[in-house]
Amino acid sequence: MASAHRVNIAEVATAAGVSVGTVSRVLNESPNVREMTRRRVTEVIKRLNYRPSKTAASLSRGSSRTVVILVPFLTRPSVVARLASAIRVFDDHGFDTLVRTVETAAQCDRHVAALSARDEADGAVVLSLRLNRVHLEALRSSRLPLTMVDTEAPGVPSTIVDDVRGGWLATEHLISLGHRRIAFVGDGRGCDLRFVSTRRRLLGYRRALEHHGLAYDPALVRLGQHSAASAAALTTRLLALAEPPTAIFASADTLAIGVLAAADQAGRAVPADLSVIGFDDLDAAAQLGLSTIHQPLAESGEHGGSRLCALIGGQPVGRLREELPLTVVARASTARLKWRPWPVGSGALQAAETPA
Amino acid sequence: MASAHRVNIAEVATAAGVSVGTVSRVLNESPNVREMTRRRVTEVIKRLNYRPSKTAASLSRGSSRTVVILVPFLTRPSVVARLASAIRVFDDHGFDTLVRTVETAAQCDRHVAALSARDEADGAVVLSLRLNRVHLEALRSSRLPLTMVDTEAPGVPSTIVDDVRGGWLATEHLISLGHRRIAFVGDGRGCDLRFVSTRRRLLGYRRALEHHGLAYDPALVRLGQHSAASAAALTTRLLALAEPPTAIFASADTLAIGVLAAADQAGRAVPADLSVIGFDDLDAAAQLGLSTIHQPLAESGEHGGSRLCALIGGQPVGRLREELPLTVVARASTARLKWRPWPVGSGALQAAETPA
DNA sequence: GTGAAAGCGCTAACAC
DNA sequence: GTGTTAGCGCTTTCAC
Repeated sequence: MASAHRVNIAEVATAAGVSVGTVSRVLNESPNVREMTRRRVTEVIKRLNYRPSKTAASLSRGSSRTVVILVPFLTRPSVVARLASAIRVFDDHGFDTLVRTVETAAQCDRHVAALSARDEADGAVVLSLRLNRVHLEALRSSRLPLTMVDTEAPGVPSTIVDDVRGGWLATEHLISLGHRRIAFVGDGRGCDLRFVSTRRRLLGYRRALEHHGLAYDPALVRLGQHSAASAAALTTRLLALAEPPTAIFASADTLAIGVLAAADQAGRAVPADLSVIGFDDLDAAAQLGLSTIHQPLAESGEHGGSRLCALIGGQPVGRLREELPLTVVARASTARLKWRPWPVGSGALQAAETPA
Repeated sequence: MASAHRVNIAEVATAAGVSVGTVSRVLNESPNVREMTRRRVTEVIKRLNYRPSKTAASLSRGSSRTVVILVPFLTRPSVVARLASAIRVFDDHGFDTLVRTVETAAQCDRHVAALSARDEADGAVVLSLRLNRVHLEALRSSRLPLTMVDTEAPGVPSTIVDDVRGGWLATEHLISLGHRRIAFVGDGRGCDLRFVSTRRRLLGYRRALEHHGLAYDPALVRLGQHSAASAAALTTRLLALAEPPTAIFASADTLAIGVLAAADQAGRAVPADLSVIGFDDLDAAAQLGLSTIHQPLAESGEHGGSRLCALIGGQPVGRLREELPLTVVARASTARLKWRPWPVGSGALQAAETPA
């Protein structure tokens, strides 16, 4: 019946006996259209099954009402939580969201290059991805409105948390419970993307140890993939050490789940034999009774999103560097250190004396 | 230095001493450009900081190389897994992905209407969202290339699993272990979206019970939100029943986590006192030793994505209704029923006799 | 309140 | 291999 022909605004205008201008006004809900005219046009639109072209409108208008979000591949719940809330904000503001996921450094280069070298959207947010100087310079010179979430760059409105402080808080929590041999289980190994939060949390861990005069023992620091399975494997090895840790700080709740599983398998009761603290405070953490560092994930995405909208609209975005708070959530997976039941050697409770 | 003026292809052409056609050819990597010319143009592009407009190209070309994915708000790991793999496929095929998330029925209406009434993309995939007749009719008449994942509609290429069979498999697994009093914990309550998988899994559960001559006891079926916390609350009440279940089928792993937590809190050992089986086989399930029904999440997203690409390219998409396999994964959370330690009443092991 | 017409910035067909 | 040019389908002045 209907041909493959796409009907355009001109045909609608003709069929309705008005000009394209009027049809456009109807489309855009301009008040300057007589009610009767509007009705007539609307009817023709329906009858002809007319579908206005977003592309043509964008070109003519000079803006696409579309933004890009650049994120790591969606394997981390924390990334997803931020992304989801950002998308919601954009939708509320009438923006469409182009999601570009990045798995490798090469892909990151490609996407950042495209973002910089082409006019594809009204703005972009970079989420949980650490960009290098080349990326940043390219983006800067493109003058594309840009905000960042869970990552930062000079001159770019960024919404972050202090991961170093988070690492410090987690470690401090364990130390305050009497733990001295505290291990760190993180991700970032075998991944060529520049995730950086883990390294910053590790730094906070080191600083807290230092602050309390505890030695930093590289044997207690294990990095793997970002998966519970990987964390479990690392933990199994940690628990098999001659002098195993009495507490483990996992750099993410996802990893902490693996730590808990491995502890269970190794016959270590949590928190009686082993204290475990995570990071993020995912829903699952509460269910598992996992102590963790809470960070406002959804909020960060919202901020990044609404700040980009402001930027695009030429409105003030507030502080360039916006820091959201972190808090310790003590649940059932951390407890005061009992005298260690394992290797009752010379080093008990005196980890500070082990060789650095 | 540079003015706010957007430089366009004509200015590049002039500056490079060539025509716009040639610049376009360089932009689109046409082979029909002398190497020297290409170099010169590229250089001018760089110098003028020229950013070709995706919108203009799309309009002129007649296609945007962009697709839309319509998904429920990203709270379910299963949805995210499917989405992520679909995005990857689109990226591989040179398509940009517009992600539109839906939280309420009204939002679903709005997004489907936009998809149908406007020309916004080259195609779309509807993911884990049950559409009604109005939606479907609108989409059909829009002639937008469309595929579906984890949901289906007549005439639309759909990639699904048989959730009824999944429910059956899970229940059957528990029955085969000797369980007779089997509860169902699901989501879908207080949610105006038409999720349907839970209801279909519940149907499979009923059928399996029936098949084995076991009575369906509404008191053992509890629906709440899609969160571990909700499932935990429901489970707590189930375990407080005069005749509590000896096994629970949770309609998703996320819920099963809550079930496990509640069981733990109630002092019920899993699987000694209570068997638990989930659905999806998320990463966490393996870590928690959770028995579950495995479904190929990433694969479903890939199929939906590549089938849409095929559809857009005018290639064959294969079977309209594509069903992916489900398998039982028996882990540590399900075990053979011991004689029930609780209310040693008349109904023990004879749940079939309780009033329907 | 409506019409006419000038772009928006590109691609692709055609000519040379 | 390169130039010319006609659209692509809208929005938006500017008249009236």
